[in-house]
Amino acid sequence: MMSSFEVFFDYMQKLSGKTLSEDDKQLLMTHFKPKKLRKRQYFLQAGDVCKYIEFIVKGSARTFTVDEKGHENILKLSVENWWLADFESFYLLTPSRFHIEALEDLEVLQSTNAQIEEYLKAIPAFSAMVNVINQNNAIATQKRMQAAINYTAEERYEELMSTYPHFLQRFPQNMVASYLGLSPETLSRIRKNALK
Amino acid sequence: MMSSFEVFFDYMQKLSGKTLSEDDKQLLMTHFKPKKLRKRQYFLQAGDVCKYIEFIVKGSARTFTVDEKGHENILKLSVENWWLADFESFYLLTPSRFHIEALEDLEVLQSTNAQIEEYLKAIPAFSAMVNVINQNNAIATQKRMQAAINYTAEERYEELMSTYPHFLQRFPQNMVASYLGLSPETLSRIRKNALK
DNA sequence: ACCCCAACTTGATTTATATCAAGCCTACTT
DNA sequence: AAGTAGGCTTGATATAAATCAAGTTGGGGT
Repeated sequence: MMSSFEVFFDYMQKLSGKTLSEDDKQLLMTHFKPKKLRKRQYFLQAGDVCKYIEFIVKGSARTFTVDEKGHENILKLSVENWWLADFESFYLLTPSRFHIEALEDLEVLQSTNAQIEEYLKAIPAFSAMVNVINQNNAIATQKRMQAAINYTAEERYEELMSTYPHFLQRFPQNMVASYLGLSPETLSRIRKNALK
Repeated sequence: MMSSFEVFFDYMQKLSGKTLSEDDKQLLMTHFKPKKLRKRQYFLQAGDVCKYIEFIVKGSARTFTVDEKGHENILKLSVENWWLADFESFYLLTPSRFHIEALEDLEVLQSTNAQIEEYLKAIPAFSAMVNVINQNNAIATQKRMQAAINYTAEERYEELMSTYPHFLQRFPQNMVASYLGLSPETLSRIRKNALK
């Protein structure tokens, strides 16, 4: 069984293609705080400033809004080896419009913006990792953006099935529907049709 | 009248909060190539690999796909001080699914991925600039993503009016409609209603 | 073991938006 | 100056997806 930090170091070295020295690791361990959350616990409430960013070691979470009608809209579903934050609030220190909630028991490593800045300067593997993440992000959001604007419900579903097939096993169908911007009924019908 | 490079240096220093040395400037000028394109000219054709990234000094462009029915879907409208590329193709060197076309006469500074990597290492202001861009990007795409999934046509229009009000003066209405993921007729009707 | 709630399905109806179609205006082209 | 094409509007109709409304199922808590 790997510790949270072992998982994190492993991830960082693989993604960045660089090695972490013992000093690097010590530095990371002094400021990244391991946290555990139970299913249903909230990381962030709408209205609060998102002061922390978390690396997910184990478990999953959702980022969502609640509109005037009490409708929940899921913007993001996050799993292992992803980063968790409302970036708008995190970078600008404005009150968040989002809630972030654990969907499964969650183990994370938590840091602050100021500490991230320090790591960027001090640890080459860290800043290389961030560059790769930003690249991946640019690619992924460009794709999802196009899907959201131009694709039909069915095409968005197919796209999700090919990109993150495990999402549908792992999360309740109504949450996946919300993530796709669909009503639960519509997703149910699409899946029924897709069985052929 | 500022030269392309003056505009670029100015932008980079403002955004990064750092100063460019004369050496930095020389280095940037040796590898960023000034290019001019006339209205309607293509930067990138779907099927080609996007080998270059461009900083827009003057003018505008659109990034779009053409679907089976010959329908054009605009993913991005880009103006001065923005960067232009299909990032998926640019980073992964895969054939692009997009066309990129000048909407107005265009002046850009062009570079390659390999040179960008060099600049990131060699020029502190450059890498600080990229960090700020990535932050802004994360914020903007998070917003636009939520709008695309959760908002009605009218709300998306209002959002655009408050974020980029000049888009509607600058671009033909049918292109703005496509950018919003709407038919030209729907946008026309929304605007009519919004006049009250 | 039972109950109960939450998740999912299925059908009927409504609503938002696309599509089809026609006409109008304005700016180029010749 | 007339002709024409592209962009915009407006109206009628079609369609995708939401909403409303039951009914079914399955798993967790007591």
